[in-house]
Amino acid sequence: MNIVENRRNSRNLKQVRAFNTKEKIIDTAYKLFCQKGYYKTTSIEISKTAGVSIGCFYSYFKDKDAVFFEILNLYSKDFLEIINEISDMLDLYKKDKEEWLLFLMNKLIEIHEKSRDLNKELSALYNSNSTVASVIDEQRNKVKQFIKDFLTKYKDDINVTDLDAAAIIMYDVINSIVDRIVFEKKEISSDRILKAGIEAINKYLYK
Amino acid sequence: MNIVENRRNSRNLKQVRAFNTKEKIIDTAYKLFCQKGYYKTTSIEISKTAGVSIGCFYSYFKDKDAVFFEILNLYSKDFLEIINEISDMLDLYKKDKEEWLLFLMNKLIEIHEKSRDLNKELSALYNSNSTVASVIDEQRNKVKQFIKDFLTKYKDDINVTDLDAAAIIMYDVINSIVDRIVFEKKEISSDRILKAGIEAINKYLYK
DNA sequence: GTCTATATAGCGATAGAC
DNA sequence: GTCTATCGCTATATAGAC
Repeated sequence: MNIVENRRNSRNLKQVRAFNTKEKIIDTAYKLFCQKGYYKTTSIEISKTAGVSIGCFYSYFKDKDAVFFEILNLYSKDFLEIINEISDMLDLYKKDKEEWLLFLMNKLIEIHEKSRDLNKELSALYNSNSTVASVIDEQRNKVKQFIKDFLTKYKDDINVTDLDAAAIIMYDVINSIVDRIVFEKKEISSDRILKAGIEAINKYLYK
Repeated sequence: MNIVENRRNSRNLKQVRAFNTKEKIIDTAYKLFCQKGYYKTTSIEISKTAGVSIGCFYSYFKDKDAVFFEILNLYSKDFLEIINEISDMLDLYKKDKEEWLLFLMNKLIEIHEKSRDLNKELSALYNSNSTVASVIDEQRNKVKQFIKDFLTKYKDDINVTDLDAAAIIMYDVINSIVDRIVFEKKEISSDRILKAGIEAINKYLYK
């Protein structure tokens, strides 16, 4: 499908130009879902803001959910593709483990920053919507898998007894640091948090 | 107020017996909010499930928000009080730092477990409701403050340069471990996660 | 393809009887 | 204090004209 193709290549939902009506609706819905959340965004408001009628809206989408899931789908494709790219690039850094960690975290921050508001809304919907949950879980598992691969590959250098538990701890540390930098109002600078996080992981794995 | 008194002493919203109509409504609303989330729970459903009429519901509460905030208030009081108790008990453990950490984490897990489902719903509402956000923030800040106090008190034993960043990292590690144990389906046992987490924090602070 | 008008239904909230 | 009946509103979704 052409729309998907365009978006996929553009790598950023926000910056896609709306060429046709359906795109215009998707882009508008995306913005509104991010701003106000799913429940507080109505189909009429999406239509009005997109500059089309409610009838027009429903000729493109079966219901409100349909728009949301189309957005979710575009976002998910985007995320997983970028993660795969990182995967390849990471080999370049594997010699310098500290650099490897910094690269991984910065990339994750970058991805989340790009769809910051959608991500917020998705975590709000995580518990009540199984489709959203499975999309998020897929992303999490991708990242978890990297970390596990990394630990397994270098297990001889690593000084922890429980490798599976270590992978989880490492994932959680990385995740909470990324979340903190992307979503929280900073009490201290991102650099200091990143540095401290990397120090913590390094000591944990190698000391 | 008597109802609040009862609940406060009981230490568990879920186990409070509904003596009168208002309590019955609050208990029912609590269960439904936890099960289905705030948006999907209607005032009619609360009334019906509680075995009272919709008119009766509105004679006790101004609107749907009012029940929710009353529940939020009871929950918040409960949480902060327990945290204060932990604060006092922690001094007993301060000599053995590993024991101190384990005690803190187990207590946090215990509190969250008690209001597990409400907690889930609260984090879903965190971004869209400022009252919810401030309640959660207050709890987080309480815990953060403990950690900061701990680090400051023992700063001579601790081998990190950036104490503020360390407090944040430590908070995040503790938090993500607690969340994982309370909310996620366990891939590996809680004990292993706890042990690995404590190992990570210990190495980070003292190595 | 896009519009206006409207059907439908559910929810929050109130009025007034008992 | 509690009930039934219902109002008013808003949201989703459809029908049918252009």
